[in-house]
Amino acid sequence: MKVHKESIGRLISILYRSGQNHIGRQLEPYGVGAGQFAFLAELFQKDGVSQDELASFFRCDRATATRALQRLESQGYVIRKKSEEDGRVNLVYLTDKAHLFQPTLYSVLSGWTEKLAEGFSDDEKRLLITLLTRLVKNTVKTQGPE
Amino acid sequence: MKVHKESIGRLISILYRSGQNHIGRQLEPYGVGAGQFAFLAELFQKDGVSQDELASFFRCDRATATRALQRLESQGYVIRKKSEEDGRVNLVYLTDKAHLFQPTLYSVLSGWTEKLAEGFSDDEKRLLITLLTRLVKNTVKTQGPE
DNA sequence: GTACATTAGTTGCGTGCGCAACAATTATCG
DNA sequence: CGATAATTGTTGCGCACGCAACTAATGTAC
Repeated sequence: MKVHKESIGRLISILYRSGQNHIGRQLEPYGVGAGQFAFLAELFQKDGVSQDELASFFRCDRATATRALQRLESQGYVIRKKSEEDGRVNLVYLTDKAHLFQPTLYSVLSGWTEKLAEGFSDDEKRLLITLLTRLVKNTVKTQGPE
Repeated sequence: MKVHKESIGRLISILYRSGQNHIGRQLEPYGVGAGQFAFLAELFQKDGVSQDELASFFRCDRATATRALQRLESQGYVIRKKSEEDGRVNLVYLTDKAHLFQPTLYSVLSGWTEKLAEGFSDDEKRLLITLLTRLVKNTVKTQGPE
């Protein structure tokens, strides 16, 4: 029952916080904070989804999604409009400002990713993503009755 | 210049937040929050270090370490005493309460790690840690003059 | 149809965390 | 030695984020 050597938790936390800080600083001049850039980036893949879908995708609380999207809306990057089929749902749409901002956003994000994965072969990158994906799957399981 | 497919950032953020929340909830009854357990766990490896060493180890701000250790002290798990060789330094020591708590803490932490790494062979675990360590090293570099 | 449960979203609250500014101590340089 | 720089720790501030409690809308059961 060895607990130590090098801790996955410590490595993960360093990677998370350094990414949030680095990207947040780069995007701050544009009014996009560390809590928002991921939502904005994802919207370029699936414009017009509900807040709940975004929260599920990022496995975060709906409250977190609400606030991130409120802020993105106040900064003019998205518009939230109530769905006509289901009055509970807010659909989120990118604005023109967001589309103009896309190259900047993507360049900052891929800049960070490239820095992170410097010295990684394509195979190693794929392998890393495979392993991380398996970890994430394990966090979801064990919802069994208790 | 593909940006997408599956994002390392998203996976990392899910792993970080789910770990913080899961462990934080387990330890809450003992007065140890998500921002403190890592410091406490590390102190079992190196009792009597300075706050600054802990902050460096976790690559966090000194302010974060200060507050985590203040809280651990207020809960009776550590004592901070000014170093006699260097009056700027606070050395952090575990209390008896902390030593009594160690089995509980380790069981919660290793429980989480085991859940995360379920289905991983020892080789895969080592590989994962190697890859994550390389990522972390890349976050530190590029401190060059600019 | 009405009553109850479920779902999407919001807000208050507490905690986690980095940055900037500051105090206290020590190191360096003349 | 004294002046200045560097280091360690602390606090104020703002943002990120989850939980609990709530509203509004929809679904289900009778």
